[in-house]
This record gives sequence, C-alpha cells and structure tokens, in this order.
Amino acid sequence: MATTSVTSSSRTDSASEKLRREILDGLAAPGDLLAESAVARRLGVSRVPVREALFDLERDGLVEFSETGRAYVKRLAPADFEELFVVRLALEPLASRLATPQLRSTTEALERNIAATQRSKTVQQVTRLDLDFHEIILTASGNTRLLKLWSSMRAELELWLGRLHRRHQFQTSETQRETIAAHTAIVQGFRTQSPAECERIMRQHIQGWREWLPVLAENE
Amino acid sequence: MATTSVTSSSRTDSASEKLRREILDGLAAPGDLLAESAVARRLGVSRVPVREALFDLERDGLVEFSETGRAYVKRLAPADFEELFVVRLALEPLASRLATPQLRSTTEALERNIAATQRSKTVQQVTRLDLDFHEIILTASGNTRLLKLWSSMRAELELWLGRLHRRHQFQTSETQRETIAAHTAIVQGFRTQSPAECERIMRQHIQGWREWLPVLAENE
DNA sequence: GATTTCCAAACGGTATACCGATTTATTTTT
DNA sequence: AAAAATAAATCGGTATACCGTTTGGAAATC
Repeated sequence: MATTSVTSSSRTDSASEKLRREILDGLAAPGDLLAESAVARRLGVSRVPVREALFDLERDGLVEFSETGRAYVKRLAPADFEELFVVRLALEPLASRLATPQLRSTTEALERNIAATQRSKTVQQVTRLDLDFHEIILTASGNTRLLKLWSSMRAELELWLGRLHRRHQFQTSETQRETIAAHTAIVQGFRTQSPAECERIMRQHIQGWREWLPVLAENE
Repeated sequence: MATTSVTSSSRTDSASEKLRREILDGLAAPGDLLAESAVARRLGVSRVPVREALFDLERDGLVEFSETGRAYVKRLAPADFEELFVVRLALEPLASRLATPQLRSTTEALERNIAATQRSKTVQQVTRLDLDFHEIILTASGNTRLLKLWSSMRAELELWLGRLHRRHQFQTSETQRETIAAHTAIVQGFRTQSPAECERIMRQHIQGWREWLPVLAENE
C-alpha cells in the first residue's frame, strides 16, 4: 500500500524487482556473484537493464560492488544493524512528531494496516506490513526528504528481518502477536494528539529493537 | 579533503563529475534538458556512460527525471530547503554527540578546515569547505549510515548555496567571516568533550540557517 | 488569428558487439 | 606435491545500432 507496486513496463524495473525478490526471499545467498551476463540470460533480457537494476539494488543496500565492479548479494554485519537502529531512532520519532497534525486521517490507514497484519499467514507478510506501518507514519510527516531517507533503508531492513527469520525460524504467530500489540499501542498513543507523546512512544518502540542486537551478534 | 577526489578512470564517473560541476557552477540553468545524445556528443563519450551519470546525479538531487524519462537540471522549491533543514537538525546534532569520544583527533581536521577557509578567495571555496567541515563531523561519528544519509544531501545543499550566492551576490568576505566565526565556536564547544554540549551547539548552529528561509521564499 | 492535425526530428529503452581487464583452469617448473 | 607461469573463459565498460515513443513545429483547418 505504501510501496510502489505498479507493474513497471521497463525491463530495468522488472529485472530490479525480480532480483530484489530473490535476494529478500533468500534464494540468493549473501556473497553470491551476480554477473551481468548470467543474470541477463536467466531473466531473458540484455545486460543493459540488468546493469541498471544492479545499480538500483546497490542504492537500496541489497547488492554491493567489489572494487573491480562485480556485483554481489549484500553481506550483512551486525554493526550495520546497530547503525540502522541509531538512524531510525533519529528519524522516526521526529516523523511521528511532525505527523501529529495530519494524524487523524492517518490513523485509519494505520488501523487498516494492523487489521491486515492480523489476517497475515506468513512471516514475510507480517514483516512487509510492519515496514508499511512505519512508512505510513513517515509519509504522514509531510517531509518528503525524511521519507526518502527512511525509504533508502527499507529494503535493507527487510533483508535483515528476512534473514533473521529464516535463521531462527521464528513462530509466525508470535511475531504477528508482538507486532500487533506494539503497533496498537502506538496508535493508542497517537490518539492523544500530543506531539511529545507521539515522539516518545515511537522512540520507545524502536528502542525495543535493541533486544535483537545480541541475537544478531551470533550472525556469521 | 572529505570528498572523493580521485581522478576516476571510468567515463561514467568523469561524465558525472563534469556534469555535476556544470550544474553546481550554474552553467546549466534549472530546468534545462540534459538529453543523453547531446551530452554524450558534448563530452565526447557514448550515451551509456552519460545515462549512468545522469542516474548518479539524480540520486544526488542535482537532476530530476520527467515521467517520460528525460533528465533536467533540478529545479528547487523553497519547501525543499526547509525539509533539508529539518533533516539536518535530526542528523547533525546526533552525529556531533556520537563523535564526542573520537573528537580529539578530529579537532585537528576541523581546525585545518577553518584555516583553509581563511585562505579561501571565492565563495565557492568557502561553501565547499563549509560542507567539508560538517562532513568531517559526520565521519567522526563513526556511523557510516548516518554519514551516507547526510552525504546524499550534500550535493543538493551545495546547489542551494551556489544559486543563493549567485542570485544575491553575497560578499565573499562576509560569508567567509560568518562561516569562520560559527565554525570556530563549534570547535570551542567540542573542546568541552561533553556529548550534550556538542549536540546542543550543533543544533544551535544549524538553526541559524532558519534566517535564510525568508530569503529563499523569494526564489522562483 | 487561433486551434487542430500531422509529420519529421529527437529522444530514451534496449539489444548487440567489441575490447581490455580480471578471474579461473591448466600446464609447467621447482 | 607445491608454486609459479601460462592459457582459456568470463566479466565489466563502452560504443554502436535499432525501434517505438515523445516532442515541437509546420501545415491545414476553422
């Protein structure tokens, strides 16, 4: 809902989407070489759109380039997650505060998001909707730059969460329950219409992620 | 100093740098069409590197694409500057706080930057060094993500300042004096080694930019 | 004179081809 | 058997070519 889902006509975009999905779904292992020719052959397009798609994915943090220009599926280091966390803590409480005035109309979208989360069957869906929830608030802040910066981290966040779930085989129902509880509390807090309270509750929510850091330290 | 200045070997990068300079120096007017073929002919390379350079510049906020895929020199709206200001206020005081532990080694770099600013002869140099000063602090924060997000706004900030200067014909000496005074005060504040104080003084510094908002409102 | 129609030029998206550099496999040397 | 040299395959950077679409202006119409 919050993401662009128009069926793009350009081959660059469709190549980008296919590769993005393969990486997020874990079909491509971290460190795997994404050679232009091989990908092009596999996707049935020429190298040019693939090349541009790879640049797109690099911008989104799903692909990294070696010094010699080769593209690999992004490898994650726990320190990266810590950094993402620090930056979210700078952006999201601020966005919550800025969103306060326009929040009445946004609350509906947030509640629809929670309802959809309740209907979710897979961890992937829950994750997607979780990030959508936050993106709704960033959008409501009215600061397009703030939204753009946050969006530039979204794919990477999804990558982290996906790999975490696959590695630790979380119970879908538990992830679902926790997400719904946390988001419901946020919507409640937003009902106060107090900028300070909105900012505080979002800060608290994001700080909850700190619990994951020890788990992440176990990663490769 | 803080920016990459290696003479890039790839034609994409050199095309990107040439175009970047043309836009920042105001040689290309806002809204000008940057047609791939024309640019390629002018720079003596083929369309492919130009095409990729244009995507780079879009990412840096110096170029915007129309729905039909044409590239134009970025047009600025005063609201964009306000947004940049809000985001800097979220990132830079935080970076200052995070940089506190490593600050002793950084202070030297900052002082060298101020000295270079004193030696500057043109407004462009002062502007470049001004942004370098801030980038030094972002780098010292140790949070590469924070640095990356800030860097993604740098070119656009430079674009704004350049157009402002050309439009209002500021006295170089005055800009220089103000910049030096402000940065010297920041370094002084940093000497306290207090995270809270470093954060505060940077917030105050950036808020000083608010004065420009009325001026910017006169822009197209 | 203003508006619409139509056409030629220009443009962007993409496939293909070429080349030097890099990587990988093979062979030679120690 | 290990290491070094060499050969073969692969890869990325880039030029060129082709095609459908967009665009801007001329011609036609009102």
